[in-house]
Amino acid sequence: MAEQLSIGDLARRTGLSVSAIRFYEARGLLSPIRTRGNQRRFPRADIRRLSFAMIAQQLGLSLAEIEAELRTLPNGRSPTRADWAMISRRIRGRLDRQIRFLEQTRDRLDGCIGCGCLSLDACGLYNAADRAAKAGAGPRYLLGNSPADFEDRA
Amino acid sequence: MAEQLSIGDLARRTGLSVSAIRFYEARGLLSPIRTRGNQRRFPRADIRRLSFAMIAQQLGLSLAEIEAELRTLPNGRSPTRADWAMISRRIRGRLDRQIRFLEQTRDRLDGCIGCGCLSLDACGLYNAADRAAKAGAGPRYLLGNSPADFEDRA
DNA sequence: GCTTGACCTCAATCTAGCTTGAGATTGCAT
DNA sequence: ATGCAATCTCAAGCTAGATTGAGGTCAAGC
Repeated sequence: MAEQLSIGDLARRTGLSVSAIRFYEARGLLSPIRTRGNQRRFPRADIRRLSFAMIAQQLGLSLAEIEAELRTLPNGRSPTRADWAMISRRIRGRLDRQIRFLEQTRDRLDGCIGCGCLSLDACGLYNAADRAAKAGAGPRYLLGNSPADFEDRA
Repeated sequence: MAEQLSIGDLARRTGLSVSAIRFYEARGLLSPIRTRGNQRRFPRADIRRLSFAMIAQQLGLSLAEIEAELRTLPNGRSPTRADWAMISRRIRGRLDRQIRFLEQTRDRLDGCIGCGCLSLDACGLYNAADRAAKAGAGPRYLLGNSPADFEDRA
């Protein structure tokens, strides 16, 4: 198996589309070198960078945030287990906060099922919804997921 | 306080912007009547519809899904507690699945912090990332990997 | 040496969820 | 009656995260 991967190889290995990989490169997630004929060549470690990106996306990180995480990886050498573990730990913190928030929302919702209110003034869910009002323009994936994400999984 | 609310009133009561409310109307979440001068007038029950929409959005429902839920509400009369409770119960189910999914992901991540792998085939997080392969438009490839791909290379 | 497929760039397009702006009208208070 | 804020419609713009297409090049097999 070759030292370096072509973009098609990388696409097959990660399940991403070629266009998505080019897009990610443009966003700074990857920095492949070029052949004399101008074709991209990726180090094998980039498979892992992309795996991380795919997982992180599901947890609600934007590409900009993912790029920031990946930037913490060492520059010259391939990342070690310890390098990746540091990133994983940060992700775990985020995951915990997300779970706590959802549990809170669930408990409030239970209260609301009793009263059937969903009233902005009386209902505990109000505070939850209030957060949405503060989010800026664009799609509000506050939880970081598209609707179908949790459908019959888990 | 008036029977019917102007769009500005509704915006103040919900924390939404006027433009967002108009947008939601266009998407079928609300159906205000009009004054002789063509201004919108909303029943007070619409405050609750919007509260629901805001909460549901945070839980990852798209506007189309929210519209579908709201469509289950009675047509002629204002919704009762029981009507809302039915919707809330469905939402709760989704919330539960979402929490379970995140907890699973967290547990897998804990395993990964130990090994530092984030490897697409060895890692339990793989299944999580697999979802990403199915999302979105365009051609996606199936994931298929060989273990050798992920060895640490200095 | 030709053909084919993978690759290249760049610009345009798409979905979701809104916001912003232009230009016109309404409605409440003085 | 007038003034001014609120409202109206409609079109265009924005962000995120990509995909799609046009037009062109590279590299390997026969």
